[in-house]
Amino acid sequence: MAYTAPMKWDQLRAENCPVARALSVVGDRWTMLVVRDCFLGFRRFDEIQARLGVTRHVLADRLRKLEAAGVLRRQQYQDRPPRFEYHLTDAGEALFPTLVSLITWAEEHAPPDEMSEITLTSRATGQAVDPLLTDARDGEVITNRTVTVRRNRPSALPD
Amino acid sequence: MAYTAPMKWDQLRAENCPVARALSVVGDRWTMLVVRDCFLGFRRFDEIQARLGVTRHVLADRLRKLEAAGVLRRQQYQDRPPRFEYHLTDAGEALFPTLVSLITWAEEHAPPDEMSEITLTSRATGQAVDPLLTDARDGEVITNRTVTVRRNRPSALPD
DNA sequence: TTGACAGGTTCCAAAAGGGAACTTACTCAT
DNA sequence: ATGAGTAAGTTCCCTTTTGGAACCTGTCAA
Repeated sequence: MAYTAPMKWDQLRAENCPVARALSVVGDRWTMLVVRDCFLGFRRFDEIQARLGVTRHVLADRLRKLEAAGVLRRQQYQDRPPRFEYHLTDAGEALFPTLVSLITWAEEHAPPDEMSEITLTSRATGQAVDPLLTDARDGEVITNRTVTVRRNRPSALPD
Repeated sequence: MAYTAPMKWDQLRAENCPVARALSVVGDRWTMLVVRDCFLGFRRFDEIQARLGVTRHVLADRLRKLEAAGVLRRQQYQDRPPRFEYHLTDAGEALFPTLVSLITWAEEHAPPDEMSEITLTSRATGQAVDPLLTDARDGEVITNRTVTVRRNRPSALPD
């Protein structure tokens, strides 16, 4: 057969598709929730574990992987015994738009029973913000109507 | 103990946090890749299965869940034998900014070995677009420097 | 009647995840 | 000095999910 080799999950990172590469880092069940907590200012193991309800084993694994991916930085805050906090790196902070997109989508299309737990607020004005994805060059709104996702190299598969 | 009950993954949807609710739908290993393929115009079971390399069993499960979540619509394109295509609903198309955010992040922070497989192109101008998250009200750029993620109701946990 | 196509389902083995207890290395109150 | 508390993991065992491959069903074309 002529199609590209099937992707194994742990090989996604080597893929050419940027979506696959991003998901190889943050596409896991718990990972974006860990990142969310870091943006909220929770940085310690026990704190995050208690908030998420994830098992300690899995959390330790996810924190290791996020550190290896350059999203989190492990920072010692105490010497004896050595204790660590997890801080977002620049790459981690760059995930903010992704988090905002998820929040925006959920508020619109996966509504909660009660009031949301999180609000996005402008630091400058104190007002709630209304996130919109635009083209930096001309300010045009980006939707799947205005922008095409184009494959650079056509797949060997039939369309 | 005073902290909120641990989240079980299949109960995330009932959570107040919009991030958790969004991830209960698209936070799975394969789900956003299925959505990506739908944006790329791949709509059929075998086609998506061959492209992703996911097992048929898991793909059938994910398509069912995406349909149940209102992200995809199952559309019959042939009577005998009955055959179906999966189309994005409005809620599914609303995931476009999330997909774009993931692409943008990966291009910057999880670079590929070779050229990316996907490019975002303006339908109007044919040029590549440069996605930027802004506030619809005043056009200000949204980053974690300009916007705060604020918990509406403080957690019972210590800060 | 044999093969191809399309969209699944079924089966088994392997991997990942959940739950709880245990470990290590301190500090502080009794 | 003894015991409880804190913080960050690790270890163990059992259940759930996933991967891989084969099988099933309905139809058409050779």
